[in-house]
Amino acid sequence: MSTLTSPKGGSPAPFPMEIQRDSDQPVYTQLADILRQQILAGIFQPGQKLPSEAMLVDTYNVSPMTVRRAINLLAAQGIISTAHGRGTFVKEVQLSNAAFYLQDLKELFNSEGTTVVKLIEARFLPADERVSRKLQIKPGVRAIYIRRLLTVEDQPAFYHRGYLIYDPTRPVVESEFQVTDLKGLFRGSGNPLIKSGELSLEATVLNEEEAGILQVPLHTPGMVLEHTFYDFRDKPVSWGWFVCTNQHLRLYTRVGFEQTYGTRDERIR
Amino acid sequence: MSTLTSPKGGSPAPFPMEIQRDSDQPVYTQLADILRQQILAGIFQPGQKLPSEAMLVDTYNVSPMTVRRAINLLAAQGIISTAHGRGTFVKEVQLSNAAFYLQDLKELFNSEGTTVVKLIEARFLPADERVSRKLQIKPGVRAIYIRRLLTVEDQPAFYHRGYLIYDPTRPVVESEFQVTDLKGLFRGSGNPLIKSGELSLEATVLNEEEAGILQVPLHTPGMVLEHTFYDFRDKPVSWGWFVCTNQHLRLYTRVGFEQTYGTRDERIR
DNA sequence: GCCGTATACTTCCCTATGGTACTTTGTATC
DNA sequence: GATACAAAGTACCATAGGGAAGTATACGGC
Repeated sequence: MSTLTSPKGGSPAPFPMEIQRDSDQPVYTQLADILRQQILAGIFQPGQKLPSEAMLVDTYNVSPMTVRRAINLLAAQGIISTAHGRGTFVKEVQLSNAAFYLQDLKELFNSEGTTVVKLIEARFLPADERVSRKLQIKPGVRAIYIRRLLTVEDQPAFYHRGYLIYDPTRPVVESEFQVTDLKGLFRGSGNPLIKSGELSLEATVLNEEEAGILQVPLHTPGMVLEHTFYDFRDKPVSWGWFVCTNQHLRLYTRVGFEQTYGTRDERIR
Repeated sequence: MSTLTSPKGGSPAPFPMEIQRDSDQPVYTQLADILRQQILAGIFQPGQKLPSEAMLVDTYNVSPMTVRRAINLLAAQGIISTAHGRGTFVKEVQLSNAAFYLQDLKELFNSEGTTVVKLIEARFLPADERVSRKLQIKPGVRAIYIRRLLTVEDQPAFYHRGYLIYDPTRPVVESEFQVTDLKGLFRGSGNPLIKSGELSLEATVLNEEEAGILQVPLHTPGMVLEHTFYDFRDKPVSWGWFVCTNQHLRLYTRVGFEQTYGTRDERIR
């Protein structure tokens, strides 16, 4: 019956405030959009209670299940929170639930052609105490030590060093070192499937070697991204770290209520 | 009928492989757990196709809607992906969908007593070019400049500098500077509700002032967390940045298939 | 005035069913 | 042999309804 936009049509972003049954967008996302929009507009403010599900069922003439899906979607997006038996409430913005995504790296590797992985060095190396601990192999057992330089448009961007598990029962294929995709970077010999991985990110100052390879001044501030990957038997397959300057890795994110979300459930974040 | 664990009961973590109707855990999370467990065990490997939804309905004797919820849950967790008309598939581990959470900061602020916010300085300051741009006010307009030190167990941890919008129509209350909680940190005078914020994180090297306040050597590597917050009219209310050493801020995360997840939908991550 | 109980309201779960739209595959036609 | 069409299989959507369990509120008895 009513929309937020003026009937004259002078508004820049017309937003329907009722369910459109002939739309190709699902009803539950439409409802979620409507509620989000109302929160955005300040109609429902943080801490306040939203209409009950039964109420929403009545006002929008949809089934309870559809309302639930919309509520769940918004809850998963961190916009609202539900309390069993009490009601649904608008969440307050919290700095702590901010998250930084490594999407930059993905874009880096997806841009075909511009990003090149150059192999600097690859050789067998008996595991010292540190490597044996990280890769869970006995000290002295041979591992593959590998150094790579990732360049973006011929500019050095990431310096990667790592140790890969060497499987003596399988021959090391030349192509294993010539990987240009992300997933291949972390597999040892035998190319096991990776089940999980641990990552940590901390600040650093580039030492002489790193600064030389990345062609930046000594003591340039940078980040170290350390990684350990495990196969499906939970055995480590690789351990290593990327070094880069913040010219190529600056993490960026947003918190709070966003305007644009995907229509699909998975599009959380 | 059958479980993954041996009937003798020697397994350390018995995991039921069928739906238990008398359990307090919802059916759809049980089903999701079962499927995740099978993926974890390598029964369904990355790239492979999962049984169709109709098939799961038959084998587990649950309704299609319940299967859908389980599938959606796993998809939201990034474990599987669905393709309309083709099927659902186990996803490969991708480094790019790793996310670093600022949970550390949250725990920092939740630990009452141990974390103290000390006010170093607070005064009015006419906006220069940079501040006027960030806060979207005219140059020369007075803003509140504020410097704070966050200590953890009497040790300096975070050095915060920022500019807050000053609302001349409202008096500045003394208590606004004495805030010790996170949300209060970023509000200007008039305490508007915050709708959204932008954050960025990059590496730095501590300068003389920062190193002195945080009591670390000069040129210590550190992180800068810059933030801008907006109110419900999308006007900036604050802009500032935290500086800290990686002793207090080391981001850590995991990628891939995890064992433990919360039972609730919201527990994505 | 205080405590236990009943009641209403709330979120949350699951079922059963029907339908839509996309994708692959098999089949008949040309 | 290639193309058009039909059919099967698939993920998705929405409905209507019944029920369980938590929470606040009103009411009675003491």
